[in-house]
Amino acid sequence: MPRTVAERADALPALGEAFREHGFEGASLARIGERTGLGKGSLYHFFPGGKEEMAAAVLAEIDAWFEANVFMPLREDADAARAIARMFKAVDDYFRSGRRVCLIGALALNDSRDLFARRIRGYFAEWTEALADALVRAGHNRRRAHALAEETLAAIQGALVLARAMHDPAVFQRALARCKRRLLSD
Amino acid sequence: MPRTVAERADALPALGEAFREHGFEGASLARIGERTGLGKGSLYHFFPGGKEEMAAAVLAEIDAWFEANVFMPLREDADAARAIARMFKAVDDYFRSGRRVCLIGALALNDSRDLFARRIRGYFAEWTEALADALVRAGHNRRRAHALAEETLAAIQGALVLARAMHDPAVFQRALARCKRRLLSD
DNA sequence: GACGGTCTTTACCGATCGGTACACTCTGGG
DNA sequence: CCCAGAGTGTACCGATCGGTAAAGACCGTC
Repeated sequence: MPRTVAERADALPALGEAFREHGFEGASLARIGERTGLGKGSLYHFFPGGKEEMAAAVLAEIDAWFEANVFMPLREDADAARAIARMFKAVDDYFRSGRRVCLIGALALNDSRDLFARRIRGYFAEWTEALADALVRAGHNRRRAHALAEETLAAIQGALVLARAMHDPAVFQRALARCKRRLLSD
Repeated sequence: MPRTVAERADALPALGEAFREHGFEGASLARIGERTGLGKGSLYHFFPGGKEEMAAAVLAEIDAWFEANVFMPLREDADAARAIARMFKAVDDYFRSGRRVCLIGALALNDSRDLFARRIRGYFAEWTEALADALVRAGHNRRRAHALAEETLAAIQGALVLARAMHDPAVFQRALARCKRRLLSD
């Protein structure tokens, strides 16, 4: 039979959407197969570890994306304000202006939290640290920078929940604007 | 055989915890049976509609609790500041200072969101409206009151996600303190 | 002390679950 | 041209899924 995907990485986006929509337990292999267009044979060829390896691969990809597009700039850009502005832009893009949900946040809430606990915690810890670093370079003391970073991350995650609950992406956009103003205006 | 529960309402707390831990799809009847101490027969006697009716009953109970302990005081207490302070106390109690997750928020994120969409949206909409009402009575204009209410709810939901992800309830407590200060200090 | 309604237990149903096995089709390299 | 290995479709496994049926145990009432 002809190959349709060829690279395991090509399946990750569809895989991610499947887990986003149904959660880890709710994403059955049948649904995953539909979403990705891959049969069980192919899925288990690329991910011999089964669903758990699929989810782990998706989480790793998300982690890498944020590392490259968000955390690294926050830590290393000489212009801290620019790095923070870029973070908001990247976040708005990634979450499709509030129409997309945070898979890592969703996994943190229910079931599978223990399976991926380390990665989930690492993601948020790294983000908090990186943003706090930038805020220190922007002139805040460490204590205040850390509080602001934590507040910002919570506001983003909460806005994603609310936007989804209300079926209103504007909730997310307003929240992003508020956070941006708070971090960049003083 | 002797009755162990007698009232369907007696099973709701355990039912709620089961859904909180595993989500709607992840909470199998076997796990629900363990948690509640009820066999399938009893469960289907109390909830002929199956899992969906169980979850709906839990959501209704949560709704009623917030209506009585949070929304109503926010709308009707003559002392708006006192009502808001009570809201934070009630929220801290309800979410066990960050050790418990918001079932409604968790359901909003994945799978079953469509099944309970109306109730989920209603819960957050009512909360936002009630808090905005209190803020208006506390001296803010409607526009600002609504923005503050939305920001506060998002901060609470996001803090629950973060606290769970980091395994650190203190994240939630710090967020509550920040919100309280922001709403009550001016 | 028989009775009717309220629970509970138990056995069972078809469907689907995650996962395995294997034969098969391709493709690129020699 | 052939062959090894990558990728795929299909059939199948035991376990578990949500849900049903019915018989039995308990209770208050008369």
